[in-house]
Amino acid sequence: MRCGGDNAELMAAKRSLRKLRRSFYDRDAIDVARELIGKILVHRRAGEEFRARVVETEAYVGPHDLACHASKGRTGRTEVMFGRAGHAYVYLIYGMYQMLNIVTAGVGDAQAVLIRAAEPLGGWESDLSGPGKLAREMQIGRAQNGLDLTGSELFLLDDPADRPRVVRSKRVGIDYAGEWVHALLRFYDAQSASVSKPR
DNA sequence: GCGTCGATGGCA
DNA sequence: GCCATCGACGCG
Repeated sequence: MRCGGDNAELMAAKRSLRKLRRSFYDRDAIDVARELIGKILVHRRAGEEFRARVVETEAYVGPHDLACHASKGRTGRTEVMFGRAGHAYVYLIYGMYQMLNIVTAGVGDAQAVLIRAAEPLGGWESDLSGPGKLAREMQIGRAQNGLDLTGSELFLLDDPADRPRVVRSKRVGIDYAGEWVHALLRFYDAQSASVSKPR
């Protein structure tokens, strides 16, 4: 992995980045989903570090939300969603793609935020415009399920200088979810070219 | 540029 | 028998 060098501006920017704490995640998914836009996702693994700026998320707001996996009850797969905020919920879909989610809200309150797209940072080129591609390219999978995001392997950073214009829309790929299809629970950076389609 | 379709495996 | 997806294919 490439590491910046001695550019003064870059060093100053890096110094102001702060890891998101438990309190950031311990809120309703809808608030966390909106505020995650512009945050920096970091995955350290096997001597490599992947960084990317989050540009698209979706909120899954609890058991009453028919698109939320928790609406099917507490199962082996969804167990982490019912646990403490600030942990990774990663699952396999369509037999070949892994989805990275962030558990939010209190214990027993099963809410989560799906990370759908990001822009690679740090001289690393990759297409992260979709949840399956993002997880694959950042080498995030079920091995990372349950990881504590206040730790040092998988976490998010706040860049105080990054103030994106965030817009809302319907969530993608949940046509089975009845009236919840229409809920505006998807958030994305209006300026980003890395947002997954459709707009 | 669109719509349609198949891959592929864990889970309920 | 579903899927919080993606990429390949066929149109005309």
